[in-house]
Amino acid sequence: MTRARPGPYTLDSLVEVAAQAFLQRGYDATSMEDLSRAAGITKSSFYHHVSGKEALLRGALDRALGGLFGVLAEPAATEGRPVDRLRHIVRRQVEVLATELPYVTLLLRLRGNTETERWALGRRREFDQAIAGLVREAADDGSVPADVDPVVAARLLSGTVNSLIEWYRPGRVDVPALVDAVERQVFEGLLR
Amino acid sequence: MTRARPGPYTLDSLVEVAAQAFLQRGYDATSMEDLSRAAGITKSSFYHHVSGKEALLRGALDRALGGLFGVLAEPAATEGRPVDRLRHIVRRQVEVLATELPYVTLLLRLRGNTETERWALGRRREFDQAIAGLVREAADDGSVPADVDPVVAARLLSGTVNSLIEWYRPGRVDVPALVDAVERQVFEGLLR
DNA sequence: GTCTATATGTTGATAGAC
DNA sequence: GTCTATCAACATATAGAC
Repeated sequence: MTRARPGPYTLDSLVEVAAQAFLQRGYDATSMEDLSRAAGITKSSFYHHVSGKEALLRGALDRALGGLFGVLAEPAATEGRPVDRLRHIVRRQVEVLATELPYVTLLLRLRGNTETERWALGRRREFDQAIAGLVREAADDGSVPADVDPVVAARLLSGTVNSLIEWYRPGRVDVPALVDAVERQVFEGLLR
Repeated sequence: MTRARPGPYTLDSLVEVAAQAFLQRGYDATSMEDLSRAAGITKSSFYHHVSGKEALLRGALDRALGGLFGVLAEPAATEGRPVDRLRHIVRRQVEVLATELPYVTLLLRLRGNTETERWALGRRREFDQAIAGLVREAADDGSVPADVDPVVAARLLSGTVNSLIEWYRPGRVDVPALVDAVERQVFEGLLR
C-alpha cells in the first residue's frame, strides 16, 4: 500500500485512495485501518472526513456509473446505424474502463449484499440493457446474422469488454491499440 | 440460503454447500455461521467436520482447477492444428464453467490475499499461459491474422469465456447452444 | 484536524457437557 | 456428532483531549 500525498483531504481524494485499495485486496478484505494508513492519517482522523466505509463505496460507484452513462449520452452513441453506435460505445467503454479502472472494477465485482450495492447493480443493469437493445436493433436491420441470439451476444460482448479489468493496468498497455484490438475481437472475431 | 440435505457430512458435501454460498455473497462476506446454518447444523458441529474456512476455499478451488486442467489434458486439446485445439478447449471450457459454476466463479474472483489464494492464482496463470501459447502458435502458422497481438487476443478470448460466470445460471440456458454461441463469438465475432 | 482511548458488534475458532 | 457457552482478535465507529 503506497502512501498518498498529504492533505487537504476531500471526500473525492479519499474515495480515490479507497478505490485503489479496494482494487488490490477487494472491498470486504480492506479495513478502515488499511484505508486510513494509506491516506497517511489515523483511523479517527479518517472518520473526520468520511462518514463510513459505505460512503466510500458509493462515491466510487457514482464515478464509475457517471463515466459509463456519459458514453451512452454522446452523440455518436445516439445517432446513426445501430452497429455504428455499438462500435462507438465499445471503443469509448474501453477508454472509460482504462481511465476509471479502480471505480469500474468495484462496480463490476458487486454482489448486492447491501442497499447501496443493489442500487448500483440496478443502474448497471440499465446500462447493460441499453447495449442489449442496440444488439437487437442491429439484428433486426440485418447487420448481425439472424441466427445470433441478441441477448447472449450482448452479454458476451459486454463480458469481453469488461474482462479488461482483470488484467489491464495503466501504463503497461497502449490504450489506442487496445481500443482497436477489442473492437476487432468483438465484431470480427479472432480469425477476422 | 437453502437448507441442504441432512448428514452424513463429508468434506466434499460441505465444500459444495460453501461454494454455493460463496457464489451468492462472496467469500469474505460469508461467515462460518452462515455456512453452518446452510448445512443445517450449528457452527460448532460444522467445525467438527471442517478444519476452517480456508480448507473450504481450498477444496472448492481444487475442484475448479481439476476441471480446467482436465480439459487441457484431453486428446483433442493436445493433437491437431493449434486453431482446432483452441476451438476444442473453448467449447469444453464453457461446459466446465457451466458444470462447476460455483467453484470456477470462486477461482476467478480471487484477489491473492492469502497463501492459498496465491497458490490457486499461480495454477490459474499456468492455465492462461497454455491458452496464450496456443494463440501464438495459431498466429505463427497463419490461422490468425498477423496484425493480431497474441497476448492481448488470448486475454480477450479468456475474458469472453470466463465472463459467463457473471450471468450463466444452470437450467435457464441451453448449454449446447451456449457452447456454439461462445465459439462463434470468439472466432468469428459478432458480425460473422 | 489530528490524536489516544474506547465502545460495540461480529468474526473464526474452541472447550467441554451430553 | 451435536449442542451451549465462550474466547481472542478484529471490525466499524465514536468520545473527547490537544
